Amino acid sequence: MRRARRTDPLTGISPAQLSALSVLMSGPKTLGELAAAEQVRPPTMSRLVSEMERAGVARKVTDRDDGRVVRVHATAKGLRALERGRAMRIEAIERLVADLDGGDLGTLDRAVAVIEDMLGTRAAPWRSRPKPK
Amino acid sequence: MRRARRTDPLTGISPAQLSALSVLMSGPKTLGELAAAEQVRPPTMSRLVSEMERAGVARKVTDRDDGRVVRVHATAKGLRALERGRAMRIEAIERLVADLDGGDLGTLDRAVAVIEDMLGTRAAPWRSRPKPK
DNA sequence: GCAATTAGTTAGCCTTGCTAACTAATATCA
DNA sequence: TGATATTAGTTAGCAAGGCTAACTAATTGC
Repeated sequence: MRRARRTDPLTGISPAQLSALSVLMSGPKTLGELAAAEQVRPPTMSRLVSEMERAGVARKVTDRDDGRVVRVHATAKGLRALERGRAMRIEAIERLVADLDGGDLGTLDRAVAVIEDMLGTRAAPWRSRPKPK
Repeated sequence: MRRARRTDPLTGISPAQLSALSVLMSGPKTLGELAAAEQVRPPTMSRLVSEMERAGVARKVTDRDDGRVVRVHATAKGLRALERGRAMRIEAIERLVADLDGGDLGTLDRAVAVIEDMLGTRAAPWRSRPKPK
């Protein structure tokens, strides 16, 4: 992913924004939840979300019942950008793993499962799973 | 490593500096070599090395035969700091993997070997290898 | 010996992290 | 009920660590 990330700027959206968008893919989040999910402090996320709103990839909506909370939504444009970024990441990774044999792929797949379990995350929504064929 | 990195500041040396130091552990490198090894542009490494010299963890030596090239050496202080950082990273990772069983550890070890081979790197000098017991 | 190339540096910008201090809204409780 | 706490987010300002463009100095080559 460190290598794949270098290709992201082509979408015109920064890596941090794409990462936050990927969290919003599963539905709106409050700013604080988003900061926690991205392991970042609230001020950092506040600024990032403001930039995302200016870029048209996210929307801030103040909660009706509690005027303090801000709910962040991804826009259609944001989801499209995410999809483009995702496609580029997947392509980059596919090029990397293209020459591996089935055994090595199986090893990587099992290792990913071990790590997800270890960290208690299932944090990557773009994670490719073995497709039932 | 992303999580482990957060504990590094305790050494008083930045993550980028520790990473560069780890490359120097195997001997002096020219500034350009160091930049390439760290996948960074020369100006970035130039500034980083200057800061490292100010911090007393590295030394710049101009080549006698070619006055353009600068050779970067780690100092004893730098190596000690690296060692402390390494110990903290290893501890952090050990805490993470502490609850895994032997099979899962084997899976991770095989996956690391697959990835090293795939990327053509053996880039982590602090990499723990199965010890002949 | 002059032009081209090469290694590094300087200047200036951007992104993305942080803390401290603030505002506004809600919750608590005497 | 009204003063005080707490909570969610924002603003301001700083630092690290990336980048490109443009420069200097040294070496190479014709």
